[in-house]
Amino acid sequence: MPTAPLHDWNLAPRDAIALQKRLAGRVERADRLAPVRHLAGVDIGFEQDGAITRAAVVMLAWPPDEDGVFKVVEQVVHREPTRMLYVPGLLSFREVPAALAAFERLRVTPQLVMVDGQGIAHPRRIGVASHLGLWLDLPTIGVAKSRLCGRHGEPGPARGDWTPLVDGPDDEVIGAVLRSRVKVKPIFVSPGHRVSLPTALDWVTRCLGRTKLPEPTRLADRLASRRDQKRGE
DNA sequence: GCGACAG
DNA sequence: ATCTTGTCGC
Repeated sequence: MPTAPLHDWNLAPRDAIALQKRLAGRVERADRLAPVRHLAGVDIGFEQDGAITRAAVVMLAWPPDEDGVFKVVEQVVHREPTRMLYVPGLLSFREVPAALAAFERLRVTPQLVMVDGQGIAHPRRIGVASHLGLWLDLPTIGVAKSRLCGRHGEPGPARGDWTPLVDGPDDEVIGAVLRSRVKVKPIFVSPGHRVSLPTALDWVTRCLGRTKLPEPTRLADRLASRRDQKRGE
């Protein structure tokens, strides 16, 4: 468990930003992961006009079978009153608390976690994926459906094609824009914690089925927004 | 001052 | 994020 406060969800925006600046220095960008046996996907959804926050974690066994199908080892959903409103750049203060509560109920500990959102592809280099990884003390990868910051060209048309996402005056590489499916808008992959960009891209690519999102993220997405049982209520 | 802006 | 039917395509 971390010593200094890695998270405080009662902070005013300016204090939250100050905290992010301090924590950014602790985010590790080099690989430091154990052999992967379990991979988790995390996502947050909302109910009742945003009043209820719904965190979902799906635990998958690695590797998948010959057909690329992953075995779901565990599944957790945690609901709680929403803490604060969405502010670009401060997403973790809204979503991490619920995600942590969901993780506490897990029986299995994963060696890698894919988070719906940015990792270091963030103004202060600490998006939700990095922040959650720091708190959980686990390797994480950020998988986002759109851009928060940075510049990039158009990735090639083939599945797996990608272009770097750069930011700052010195064109620092903070992530990759990946064509996960042909003829579909690309996704944004970035290192969260303890993972390099090449490794992040490698894992995301290996978890791609025939869908736009990698399996861990896709399944967590589905569970968080109830797209699985929504019919018949 | 004017845009941009993960989920 | 969420509200939602049909429709186009493999």
